[in-house]
Amino acid sequence: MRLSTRSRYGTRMMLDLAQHHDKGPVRIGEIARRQDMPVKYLEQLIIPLKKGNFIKSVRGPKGGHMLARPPEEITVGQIVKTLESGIELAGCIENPGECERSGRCLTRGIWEDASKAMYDKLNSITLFNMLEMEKSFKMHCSNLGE
Amino acid sequence: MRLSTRSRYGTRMMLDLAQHHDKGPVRIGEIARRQDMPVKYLEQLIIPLKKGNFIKSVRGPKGGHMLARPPEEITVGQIVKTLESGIELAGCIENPGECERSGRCLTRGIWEDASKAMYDKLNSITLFNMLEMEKSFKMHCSNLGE
DNA sequence: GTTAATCTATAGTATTTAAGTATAGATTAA
DNA sequence: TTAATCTATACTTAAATACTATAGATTAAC
Repeated sequence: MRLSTRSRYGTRMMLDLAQHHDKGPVRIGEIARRQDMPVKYLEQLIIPLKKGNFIKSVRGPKGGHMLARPPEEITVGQIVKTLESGIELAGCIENPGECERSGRCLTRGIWEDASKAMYDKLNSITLFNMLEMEKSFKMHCSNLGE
Repeated sequence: MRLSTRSRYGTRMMLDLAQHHDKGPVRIGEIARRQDMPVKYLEQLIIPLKKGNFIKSVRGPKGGHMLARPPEEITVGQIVKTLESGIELAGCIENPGECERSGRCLTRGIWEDASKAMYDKLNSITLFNMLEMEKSFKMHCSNLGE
């Protein structure tokens, strides 16, 4: 039960954009280098994130990408939901028709509840929250002399 | 982010065993027929569930399988944890060494928290709870004249 | 003590999905 | 006009999942 690399790379890319929010467009190549993720793969992830209005882009030289909304208005849950192919723990949650048992299946309700618990947690965390976490992490390390 | 069929079939098998708890050994073929799941696949799932002391078996004719503990002492979380290959949302939660970033990775903590939220939910549900849900579901249907 | 019904163990295959790569094209600042 | 960037789509490879097959061990019933 792993998240796909799409979600994980996508979240790291969005966090990178948040770290450079309001500093002009960021080239995809920079993000890829900083985060050690393949350029071509990130290019694919950007498409749905643009459709979902999380990223806006500028073409041509000096172009790049930016958050389409402030970091406090974007949650990790939204990013994962956008990039993950199926967002629930079982296919029958999204498409009850795919299993004729779904109307009377006890386990189905369990997977639904567990999916919800996970997404509630992910939706409670914004990119802004993560920037704050980063700040306090760095402060902690400097206190330790690291 | 789907659960594997292992977890889903395994949970349905355990629920079937709970429904026949204290009525002697249940043949794997019966479960497979009732639940419409392949015999050979279930045979594989039984092995780790026996190791985890959730199932005990009797060999030979008239043999079969039973819950090794009462339904109120077995949670869905335990079943899923036993059958799922990797139980966390990211590999780096179980093996921090697999990624050199793990010590300073902000997203890693997020996946850890979300995994926990999901497992807390799954661990809060016992097979006994599910038998109760079944009872009230049936009562509801008979009230509707179904 | 033979038989047949059951579980046990391991190995093999086939399908699907995920991850990553390649190519060609569109846009635009300089 | 050029070169730097994003955009779109198609392809390839690798890994995991789901399932199947074969051979063997155990034991109740006769």
